[in-house]
Amino acid sequence: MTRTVFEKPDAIALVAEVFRELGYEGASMSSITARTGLSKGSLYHFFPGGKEEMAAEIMANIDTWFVTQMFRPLEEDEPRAAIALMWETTNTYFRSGRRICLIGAFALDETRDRFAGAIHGYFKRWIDALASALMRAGGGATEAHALAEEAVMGIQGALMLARALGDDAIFGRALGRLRERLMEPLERKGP
Amino acid sequence: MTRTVFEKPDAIALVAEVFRELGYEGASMSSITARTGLSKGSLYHFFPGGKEEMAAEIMANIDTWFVTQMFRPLEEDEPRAAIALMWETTNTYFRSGRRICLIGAFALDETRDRFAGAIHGYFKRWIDALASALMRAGGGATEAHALAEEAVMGIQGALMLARALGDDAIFGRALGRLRERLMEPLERKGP
DNA sequence: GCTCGACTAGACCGATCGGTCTATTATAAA
DNA sequence: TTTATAATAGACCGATCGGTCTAGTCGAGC
Repeated sequence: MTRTVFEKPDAIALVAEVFRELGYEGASMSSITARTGLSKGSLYHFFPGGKEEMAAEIMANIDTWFVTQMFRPLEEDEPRAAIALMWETTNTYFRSGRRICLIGAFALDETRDRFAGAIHGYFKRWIDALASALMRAGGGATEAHALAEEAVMGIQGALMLARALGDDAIFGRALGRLRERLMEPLERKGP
Repeated sequence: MTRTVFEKPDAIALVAEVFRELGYEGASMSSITARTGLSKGSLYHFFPGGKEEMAAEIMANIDTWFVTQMFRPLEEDEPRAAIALMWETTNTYFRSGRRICLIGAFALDETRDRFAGAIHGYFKRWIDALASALMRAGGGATEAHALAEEAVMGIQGALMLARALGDDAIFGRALGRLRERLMEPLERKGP
């Protein structure tokens, strides 16, 4: 019998993809073992807490990825460059709309109650980080927060609609419009 | 033993609420019987096809509701009035963001594959109906379609974020902004 | 080479799953 | 009143669920 050895980060990424496809309730242990190639033994070795621990670690993993790749730049770097990076990162991470936002999906069903803190924290930080960049780029606090909220909402809506319509082009189109909406007020304050 | 008699429309509405709360996979037969008060016998009497038929009928039910209350007005009535009605209907139906869009939620997990046609049809008709109204109100075809897409996406994103953040005010705020975005181009063409 | 702990494979467990079936009750037609 | 049927309650079924456990396989350190 061949024996494949996995590293935990690989396990997290593999299981994450299954949750993304099937949802938390839809992803059964047998479907996880089948799709990832990890045996139950391995899964419960890495995640003694079972499905719930898998989901928690996956969300934490996604969160830290976004923090380093997107939120911290928005909070600390040159704002216009960070915002430009955000649009690129968003398009790449979500594979032009073919990949959904797992945290957003979790927010919509009962899974939300289980992970309410993590879900809330992720979206709040995204919005606050973007608002911070907008303010440093010269916007008022109220307008910046509204624009940030609008952008994050738009991204989530675009992901859902891209999947609902099975349309590959819609996500890119939406990101373009959202970028314009976001930059419009900044253009008025000068380049 | 007391015996409660249900009508099928009531059954549809009750089961719909369970799917809305727990998702398709998360809603087990036992949770459905517990939350609706309908016994398995009743459920399989109304829906011989089981869970899948329940979901299909619920989606069809939602679809026809939106068609009569929102899509047909957008397609046939005076466009500005129909659009104004759309915003009100949206806010009422989704209970100011406290209620999610079941069809949107289905779009995000594997349930989508099962009901791809219904999901696609619902969102396509919403966008097309709104675009039609915008065109009859004096917009160009391309711009109207883009604006309609943007509005529907925004509504879906707002619903997700309202739930993710557990924020009661965010949905109303978002609808207000979306309404402005939609009307802005029309204002330029005169009232 | 030996040992030990990290890791894996998959048989196995009680609980719960979606779904079926029987018994029974209410209702409406005759 | 009788009868037929629509509807309900819930016991019951095999399959699958999430999770446990045993029997290993490996590589690192001695």
